[in-house]
Parts: sequence; structure tokens; C-alpha cells
Amino acid sequence: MPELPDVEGFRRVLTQCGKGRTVEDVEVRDAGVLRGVTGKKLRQELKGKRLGTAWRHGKWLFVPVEEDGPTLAFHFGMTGSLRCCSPDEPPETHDRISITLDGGQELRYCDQRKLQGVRLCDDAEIEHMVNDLGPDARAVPRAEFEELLSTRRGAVKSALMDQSVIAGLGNLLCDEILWRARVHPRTPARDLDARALRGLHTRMGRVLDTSVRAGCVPPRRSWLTGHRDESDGVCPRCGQSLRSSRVSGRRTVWCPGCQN
DNA sequence: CGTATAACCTGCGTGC
DNA sequence: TGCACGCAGGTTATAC
Repeated sequence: MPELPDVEGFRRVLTQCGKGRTVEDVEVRDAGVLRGVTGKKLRQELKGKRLGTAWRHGKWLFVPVEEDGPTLAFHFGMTGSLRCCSPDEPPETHDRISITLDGGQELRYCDQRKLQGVRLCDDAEIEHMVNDLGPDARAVPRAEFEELLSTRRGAVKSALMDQSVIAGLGNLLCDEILWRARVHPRTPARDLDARALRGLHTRMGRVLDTSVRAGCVPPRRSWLTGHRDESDGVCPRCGQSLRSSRVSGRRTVWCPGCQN
């Protein structure tokens, strides 16, 4: 599930629940989500420490521990989430880490599939991680967006999906953006003219704005996303039958009528 | 440089 | 009811 809009929602959860709070306890219910850190170490580094201002880049969520401490980094894979709970709420099946804060609330990192996880990073590691990512999709200016795509030989969808090009777009967002811009997902990125690139950037901005507000890519009937799970989906714009195939290994839905 | 594939891990729906 | 299989909004290593 989590693409940029979802992670932005988790950032708000972390801000509202955790900002300025002191960690009272850390319970690792499944160490399978820990990456490069042991439960013991995580607990030791967090307990009694105050959480700073959460920030996001692409699909990564970060929160600094104290002013000069390490940074807690979350990635949500395909099934992760972060909730703010009261301690008497029974844990969900896939709640993996629970962080108890002063003031009585708990942050719970939940993830069914454990494809990604939680790590504890120093400043150099954070810098390295962010350097490997392209600019955040929500903040990339049009000129830079056009430049990043204009040199790519491969399918435009592959470029949009590549986190080292632009950070934050996932499978649903890419299909939605391409559909709105009337661009076929397999079009070589560098074949797009200035007008098409401008259109893509504009659509990306609009799709992101709405999705961030919703906390997900909303499956509205007027959106492509609202039809992609139907076996006989129809384009809500032109009525043609939607097509589906694989582009760079991911299921890709598009409208043969609108997207050439 | 690019693409495709499998792998990581779990659960759900489908068809036999 | 059981079981094999394919599939899922992500990332990474590896082979071509």
C-alpha cells in the first residue's frame, strides 16, 4: 500500500503522536523487521530519549532522536503502517514494534509482509540513503523533472518508478499519472516532447496533492485507480476496456483509447 | 544503460 | 476441506 501519500500520512501520525515526546519503552514483538540493529540496541538508544521533528523523503520516514542522536528510519514496504494507539488497545496481528511515549500513547509499526523494516542510522548513513534517491516527487520542480526523464531510454513508467530518479512514486501513482497525462506507460521517456513532459509534471502534482490529502491514492470511480481491480474495467474517461500487462515487472493498467 | 527475473515474506482468492 | 498456484501498492541482487 504505502506510496508517498501513505507515508506522508504516517509522518503526520508520528508528528502528532511523537514530536517532543520522550520514549518510555520499546517493545519489539517481531525482530524480523529490524534492519542492521538489534532489539536490545534499539531499546537502549531510544529509551529516555526525546523524539524530534519527523521528515519524509520519498517513501522513507525519518525521526531524529534527541538533537545529536541517531535517526530512526522507517520503510513500509507494501504492507506497512504506523498508528498512534492508546495502550489499552489490543495489538493487531502484525504489529511488530511498539514505542511507548510519555503522555500515555503508543506508536505502533505494523507490517504483514516484513519486506522492509526499521533501522537506526547515524547522520552519514542518512545522507547516503537520501543521496541514493532522486528528488522527492512532491517537491521536484518542472525543469528538473523534465531533465531527469529526458535522458532515459527505457519506458517512462520504469523511470517514474525508479526511486533514484524521483522518490516517492509507486505502482498505483505511476499508472494514475500516466493515464491522466494520456501517455502510454511503455513510451521511451526520452521520446516525450516538452509538452508531454510538462503534462506529466502537472498531473503528478495534482494526483499527489489529492492523494496526500486522502492519505492514499483514492480508488475513486473517476480515477483509473478506482477501476484497476476490476476484471473487466472500463476507462472512466472514454469507456474503452482497460488493458493490463507488465512493465518492469509490475502490473500496469492503461487505457488503449486514451493513452498512445 | 536497460530489462527481466527471482528473492525477500505473508496472506488471500482461485481452481482443481 | 485441502492444496498448489498466482497475485499484491516495494526494493534489491543478478543474469542477460
